[in-house]
Amino acid sequence: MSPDLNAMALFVRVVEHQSFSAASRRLGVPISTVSRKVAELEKALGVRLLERSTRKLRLTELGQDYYAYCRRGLEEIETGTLMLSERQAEISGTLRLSVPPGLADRLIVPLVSAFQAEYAAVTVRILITEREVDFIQDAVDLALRVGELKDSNLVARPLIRYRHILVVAPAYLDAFGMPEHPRDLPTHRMITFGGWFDDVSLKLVRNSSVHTVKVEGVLALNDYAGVLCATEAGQGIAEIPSIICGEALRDGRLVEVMPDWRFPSTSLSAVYPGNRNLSRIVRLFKDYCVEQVNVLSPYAGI
Amino acid sequence: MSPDLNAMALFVRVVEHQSFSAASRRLGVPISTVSRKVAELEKALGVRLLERSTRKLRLTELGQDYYAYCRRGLEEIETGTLMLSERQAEISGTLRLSVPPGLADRLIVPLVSAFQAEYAAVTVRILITEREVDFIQDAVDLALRVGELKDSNLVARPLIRYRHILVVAPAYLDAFGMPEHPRDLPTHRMITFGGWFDDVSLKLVRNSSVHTVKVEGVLALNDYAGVLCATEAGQGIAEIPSIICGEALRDGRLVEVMPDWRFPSTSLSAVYPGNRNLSRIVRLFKDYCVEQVNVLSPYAGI
DNA sequence: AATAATTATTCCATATATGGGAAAATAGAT
DNA sequence: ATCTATTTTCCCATATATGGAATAATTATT
Repeated sequence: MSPDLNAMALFVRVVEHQSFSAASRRLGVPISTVSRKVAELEKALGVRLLERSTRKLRLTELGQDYYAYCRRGLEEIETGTLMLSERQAEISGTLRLSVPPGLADRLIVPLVSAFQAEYAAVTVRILITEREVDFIQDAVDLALRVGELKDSNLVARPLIRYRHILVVAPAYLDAFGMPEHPRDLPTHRMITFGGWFDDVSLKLVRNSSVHTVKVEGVLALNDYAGVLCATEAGQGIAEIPSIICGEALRDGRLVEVMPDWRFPSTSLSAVYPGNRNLSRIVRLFKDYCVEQVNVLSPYAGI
Repeated sequence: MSPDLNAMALFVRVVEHQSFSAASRRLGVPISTVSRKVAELEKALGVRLLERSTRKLRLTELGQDYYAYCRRGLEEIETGTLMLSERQAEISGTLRLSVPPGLADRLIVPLVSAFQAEYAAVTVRILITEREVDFIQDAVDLALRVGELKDSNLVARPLIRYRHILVVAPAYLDAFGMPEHPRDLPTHRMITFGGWFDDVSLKLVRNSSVHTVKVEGVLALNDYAGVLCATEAGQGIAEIPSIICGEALRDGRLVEVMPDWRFPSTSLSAVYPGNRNLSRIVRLFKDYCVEQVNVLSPYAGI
């Protein structure tokens, strides 16, 4: 059986202090514990490491050599422990974020840039993926996720609530007219997000009336930036999150289609694998998101 | 408080095995203990070292760096532990003996030479001193001592019993005649051992009659080799241990004075600081002395 | 020389840690 | 769909460690 490493550490301290009592006082460990631990270490190793009496202490020949090895080993371990606390204190390292497509350039990049302005030693890596990432396999510190959390091992901190909006370019309306009911939408040209394998369903609510309609996009891609661009070009009607299209609506480049029919609101959350022993920069960024996200995204809440 | 080094060692093993379960099986430690210990280490350090779920394990960024320090530290300590057991096995190192004056060349050197012929890797250092050495302060492994042991913390293993003998050269007797009683001795030329500050007392016994006589040496020194040499040269009568003068008696260079008056016998012992965790070479040499000393010194028992 | 202070060891009542098993949830293999 | 393996957490009887006191020895002080 390997000897007790804590006992070995006490042995090293006793040698450094040249005294059981001095080591005991310095470490805040009872003298009886120090004495017993060192004696147990000698027994486990089958070697007398120290010759001692009251007031006198001397390493044996083998004890001298063993002490040299142990001191170097402990120094390495202590350097590692110190490195950890310094790294925790200095707010540096790499933050690894997972972000759904379409959010990075309009929301996340400004947020991260502001964060890094405040914490210059932090590196940020962003994985844009539509997948629900695996925090272990994909090595993700924190994910921004739309919608409700399904994984019970993870913690979700809501950042903003917003809704999607049906939008269109004015020129399209001049040519094809405004739809008057959700059931009219399949007869219109639709630009959809996703739609790789299946058609997209739109679920709209007016008062307490719910209407779900399936549409086939003439253009479908999983990037809201591309969806926005095509919609502004008048190529069709699209469902776009308010935090992405809010500026185009404000500037008149897009108008809302059937404003009294609305999508259910959803949320954007910061998701991470529990609060316990969370890395300092992850904790800081999480809290930063909570504080800053409404400031940086005025189109939440439309 | 410093983190638990044994817990840190478990952490390193878990990383090496890439599995709590594999580490648990390999180390013979319950899986619940491994899990708890690593969690406690993370709490003590305030850092998540590992991201993990069932079937997946990954070091965090800080965990990776900490692991590297700890692995090097543990390797150093393990090398030291292995060094100890190898050194115990290989019978090498330095044996440090303390020997009273006058014994080294006639008894100890042959004994040590024979021991080193058998154990070639052992170095022996001999301190010839009349003092009762301090095992700690003087860094002595084993002492050869004449007489009874006074220090209760030490262990004495008797080697031989012998007595001192009053001896003289025949030429001296031709010139001055043989003393007939111990009280005659002060009128003779005496060569004494020691006698630096005080005169020397001789205590002689015949049957149950005890006579103590104080003599002043015309020559006094604390080296039996010198005492023997001067006595053989006819310069006086001397008290010399049988193990030193036995050969000169056998060869007729010296004769015994008043053979029916005798000194009390005394003993030569190997003295060492207890049997617990005694260095291998000290233990071996002690046992070797017990076995060999009568063979190498036929004049014990005269 | 006597006394006081300090040191290291040992013992034991008490405190704490551990081992082992079970349960629950997750994930990969069959 | 089921089985197997992994990790975490909890529980508790048991084992072990601990802290304080007593003891003996040594050195410093008076």
